[in-house]
Amino acid sequence: MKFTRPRQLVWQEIRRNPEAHQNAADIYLNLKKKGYKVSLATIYRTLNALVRTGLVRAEGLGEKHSHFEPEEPGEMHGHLICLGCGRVKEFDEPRLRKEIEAVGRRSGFRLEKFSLQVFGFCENCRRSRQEPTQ
Amino acid sequence: MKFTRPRQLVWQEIRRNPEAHQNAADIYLNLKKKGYKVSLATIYRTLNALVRTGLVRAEGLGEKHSHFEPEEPGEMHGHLICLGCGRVKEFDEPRLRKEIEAVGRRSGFRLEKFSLQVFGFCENCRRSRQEPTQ
DNA sequence: TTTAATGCAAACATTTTGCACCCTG
DNA sequence: CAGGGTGCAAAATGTTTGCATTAAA
Repeated sequence: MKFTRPRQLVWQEIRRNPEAHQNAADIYLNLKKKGYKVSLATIYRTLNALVRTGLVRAEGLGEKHSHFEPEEPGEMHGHLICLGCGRVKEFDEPRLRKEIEAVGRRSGFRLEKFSLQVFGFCENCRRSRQEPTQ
Repeated sequence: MKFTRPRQLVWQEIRRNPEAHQNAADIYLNLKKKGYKVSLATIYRTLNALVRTGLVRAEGLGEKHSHFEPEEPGEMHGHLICLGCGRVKEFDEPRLRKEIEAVGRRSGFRLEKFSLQVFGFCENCRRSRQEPTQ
């Protein structure tokens, strides 16, 4: 695998702000904004390669496109997604992770990875909807 | 909302075998096989309506299309997905559910729903790959 | 220099939509 | 019979691919 300029750029862009959960179009536009023109095709091909080599994770967050984040080895987090403002917050609950690993074990699965999306309304959005703070 | 023939058919088809996790095309083809011709457009419109009214859940299972299952009120299960044979198994771990609810609470979220996909290799597929049984 | 990577445009896969017509309530 | 539902075909969206060209190693 050649470490070409476009690949550097995509990789940098994903690491720049891991919590941004950028999709392919975001990456394309952000690079363009900085003056780098990398074609969408190359971005998709690079993302697939990075996912295949385990450097990047693709996540579905309730939309029809994928979002990408750096893969942190040994780390596994879930995503809290606000249905009001769309903001995504990561969380890691080791107890939860253990519980999920146990589910896999109990079912005879060799667990490879998991993906957890929690949808709801964040504090801000609940306030603006005049909901009582719980 | 009118309870028309096409809607009955889609709804029946989803309830017929909830564990099949059918996608729109599956439903289309299964109805066709039984002699009912309902257009894909109507199937999509019906699915959206059923999801909106809370009778049906749309689930992403690692493919680019959605899968549909009846929504069981008060019940929340995760999906074990085999990367070898593609089979999907449901599981419900009340402890896990509680844990996830706690995550939402701790983050100030009013939790609406969650979605958990666990990917791995099932017992069968591990055997055929000559993996030792754990 | 050889081999793999790129850009472009076309192809794909999935889902949505505009519109004329039809059926249910 | 009125208003929503349907089928069809076209559009929208997100992603992949074929092919001629370019650039890394």
